Parts: sequence; C-alpha cells; structure tokens
Amino acid sequence: MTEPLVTILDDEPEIRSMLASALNEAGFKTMGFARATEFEASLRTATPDVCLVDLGLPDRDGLTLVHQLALEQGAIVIIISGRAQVQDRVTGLELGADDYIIKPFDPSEVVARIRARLRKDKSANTTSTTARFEGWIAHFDRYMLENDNGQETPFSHAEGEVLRLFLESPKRLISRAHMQETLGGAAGESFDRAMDVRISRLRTKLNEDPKNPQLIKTIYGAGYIFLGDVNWER
Amino acid sequence: MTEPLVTILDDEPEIRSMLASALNEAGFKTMGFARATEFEASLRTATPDVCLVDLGLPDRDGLTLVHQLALEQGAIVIIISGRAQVQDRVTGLELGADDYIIKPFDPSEVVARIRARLRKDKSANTTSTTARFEGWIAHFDRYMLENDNGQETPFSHAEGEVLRLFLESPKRLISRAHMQETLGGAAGESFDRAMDVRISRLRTKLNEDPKNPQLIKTIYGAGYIFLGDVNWER
DNA sequence: TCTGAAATCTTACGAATTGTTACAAGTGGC
DNA sequence: GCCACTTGTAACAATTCGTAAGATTTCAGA
Repeated sequence: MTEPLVTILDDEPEIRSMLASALNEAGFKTMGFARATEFEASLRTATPDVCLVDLGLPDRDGLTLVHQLALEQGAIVIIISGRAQVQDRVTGLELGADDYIIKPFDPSEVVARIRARLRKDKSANTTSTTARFEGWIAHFDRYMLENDNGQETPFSHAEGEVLRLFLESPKRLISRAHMQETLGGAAGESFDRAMDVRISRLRTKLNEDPKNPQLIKTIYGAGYIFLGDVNWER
Repeated sequence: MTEPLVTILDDEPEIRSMLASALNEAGFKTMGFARATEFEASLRTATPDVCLVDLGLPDRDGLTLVHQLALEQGAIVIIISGRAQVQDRVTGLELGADDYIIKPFDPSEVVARIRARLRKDKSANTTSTTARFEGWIAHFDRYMLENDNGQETPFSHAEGEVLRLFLESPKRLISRAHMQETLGGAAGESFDRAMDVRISRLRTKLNEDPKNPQLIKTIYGAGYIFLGDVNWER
C-alpha cells in the first residue's frame, strides 16, 4: 500500500486545515470536505482508508452517515465531536465508529489513533504468501492458483497484483482510481482499458460466469467488490 | 467465537470489580489481576482477546508490558490510565496500544470501545448486510435480490441506493426532495425524472403490480412510502 | 360525476462505462 | 533465432442509467 488516504469531513475550515497539515506531515494523503453530499460524491472515485467525521454537519445527520460508512464501506471511521457525554460516545461507537475523539483535540493524538487503527488493520495480512478463499488457494510465492480438487493453474504477475488487491480488502468497494494508482498505471490514460482486461482474465481463471460473476463484482460507475471469505496464512 | 475473554490488569480492586461486572453483563468473560507478574503467568494457559492494562502498576513499567503484549501476543491492548497528557496518550498508542482510556472513566464506554475493536477485528470476513422484508431478501453486499423461492435477481447500484433508502425508513414518508438530496442528483433539475425511473425499475424487480403497488406506495404530491416489515441482519 | 392541469409512470433511446476478443509488442528460455 | 508466454492496445459487444416524450393517474373544482 502506498500512503493511506484520510478524508476529513468537518464544516469548520480551520479544523480541516489543522488536521490536514498534521496528517500530511505524518505521511498521509488527505481530502477535506465541508458537506456530507460532497464527501459522498467523492466516494465514487476514491476509497479512503480512514474517514474522520464531524457529527455536527450542516446538511446531514452525522450518525447516520457513520453508520452507513462503517457498514457499507468497511472503512475505518473516526468520529470527531464536540459532544462529550458518555452516552454520545457510546452510541457513536455502537453505530460502527472505530473511535471517538472529543473537541478540542490535539492533532498529534489524532495521528496516533489513526496509526493505531491502521496498524491493527494491516497486521492481519502482512507478508503472507498464501490465501484461501471460497474453495481456492492462491499461492503468491509460486504464482499458482489451486482449486478445491488440488489442481493448479498458474497466474501471471499482473493478474496476481489484482488478485492480491482484492484479497487484502475483501467485501469492500475498490474504486477504479485506487486500483490504477496502486497498480501503477497513470490515471486517466488509456490504461483503464488494461485494468478491465486484467480483471477479465482473472475472472476466467476463477471460472466466473461472465453474466453473473460470484466473486468479482462490478459496481457501475464506482469500482469493484471482491466477495468471498478470505483467510491468509502466515 | 464464544464469549470473548477480557483480562483486567489494575492494582485497585474497586476498578477491577467495576469493570468486571460491566463486562460480564455485556457478555464477556473476565479475569482480573493486580500485578503484572500474575497476569503474565496466566498468559501461559489463557489467550485473552482483549487486555485492559493500567499504566500505574506497582511491580512493572506498564508501557513496556503494553509493547510486549501488542507485539508478541497480537492481542487487542487497551490502556487505562490516570495520566491524561496528550504526550502520554500518544506514546501509549505508538507503543502498540489499540486504545487509551483516561481515568475516571465510565464502564459503558469501555464496553463500547472493546466492542468496536472486536467488531473491526472480525469484520474483514463478516461484512454481510442483508435485509429481509415481505418474503424478499436484499443482499446489499452482493447486489442481489432473493425471492421466497430462493431465486436471485441482480440489482444495480442505482437501484440499490433507492432500495436501501426505503428499507432504512420503512413505513415513513420519504419526500422526493430528500431522495434527490441523498441520491446525489442536484436538486430541482430534471433529475427528478430519473428518480421515478429508478423507482419504476425497482418496482418491476419487486414484481409490483403497476396498478396497485403493495410495497412502494406513491403519495401524490409528497413522495413515497415503503410498506412492509423490514429486518436488517448485519 | 365530469374535466383539466399537474404529477407520476413507463417506454424507448443514446451517451457513457465496462466486458471481451483479437492482435501485436515485449520478454525470457532453449 | 524460435517458441511460449505475458501484457497492453484497439475494436466491438454488452450493460448501466439518465433524458425525453407520450401515456396514465391523481386531485380539485365545477
């Protein structure tokens, strides 16, 4: 993974810029939004790793948004709020937030808390070479795909990159933009055609029915989702 | 997983019992320790899912312990401390803690934070968002609509947005304005035509009788109401 | 009950997005 | 150099989804 992307959703410009500079300094990419609608629009093209959400939004109930984000996107969601009551914090966390930070806050603590989340998130799958999923076993060290009968088919490097991307974030929307970025192709170019081809080839190796793919699902206008339970072996 | 095991390491008996009762009530198993040595001895026989660690221990430097725990055991480590300085929190988190809670604390928040961590830990493979309603099952992760015979029809992203909106607020009026807002279309424009096309398509997938829709009712001049009981499974 | 205007539904079409196939350029082993 | 293999590009097919336009329904007032 390259630099993780953190989105900042807060209507106060000072807070956005304060967070952005602290996060950039810490090696994160950031995107700031003042309104929920703008933020949601951006989700079509970008897949943030962490979403910072202020609860006091002008155009939307923050808690509902948090709920959706956490459940649908599977992203790490951190609430930033001026409401300091225990009850507020508890409901925020119950609704799916991963952390709850109270205003006023220190940017360095925000950074530390984000790092703590990401660390945990990644430690589940670092330096592993084998993954099992839905009857398949992917051997990344040997570039081999083993089916439930033990038969093996080779897959290429390019195919492996895509497959790994999927297996590292199962059941999560992977935007086209994010894919191009991590797979090296300069965005906007005619490389996005190549992306499709890679995925198409991967699908055939996974015996996907073109009319009705079970594992790699296309979300028109957004990206892809890899369904299926994944187990990495270490 | 059965009931997760939470260890409590704190030298104050009142705090141990307070946490233990709150956690037990919330469905966790607990083990309490007053000293680091006792706690470490227990690690030989038990594998806790979550470790609550007080930093002010009599017989050990808490931070070193946290570091070891997080690295070697891979367990979820939550610091509970009376030291409230930002710097303390940052170093605690950097050393591997997953969370940092300041004394005095509310037990219910501790429970909520533990739940948040466990949820994330699992969610890599468990993200299934489905809703049952009137004989149908909507699988939002797979973009599939299952009828009472088990047959599945795919629905598109745009259709899913509308369906989700309905299922999240059943038996309540959903105004056109609100729909446009949440579905991204710039309000007022000729996008409202697209709205009812979406709904129309959704209706046909739900086998609605155009003359007499049972599930998606239109309220002339106001909006729509989704009738039908909904059960979310997450 | 009848009538007309406004709101909504539906169908068809087209632009944009994505899938698939064929082909060519590049790479490495023998 | 020859051959198998990988991988991007181009061309064409299939899908999604908004727009337009005509049909249908609803509601208010006579």
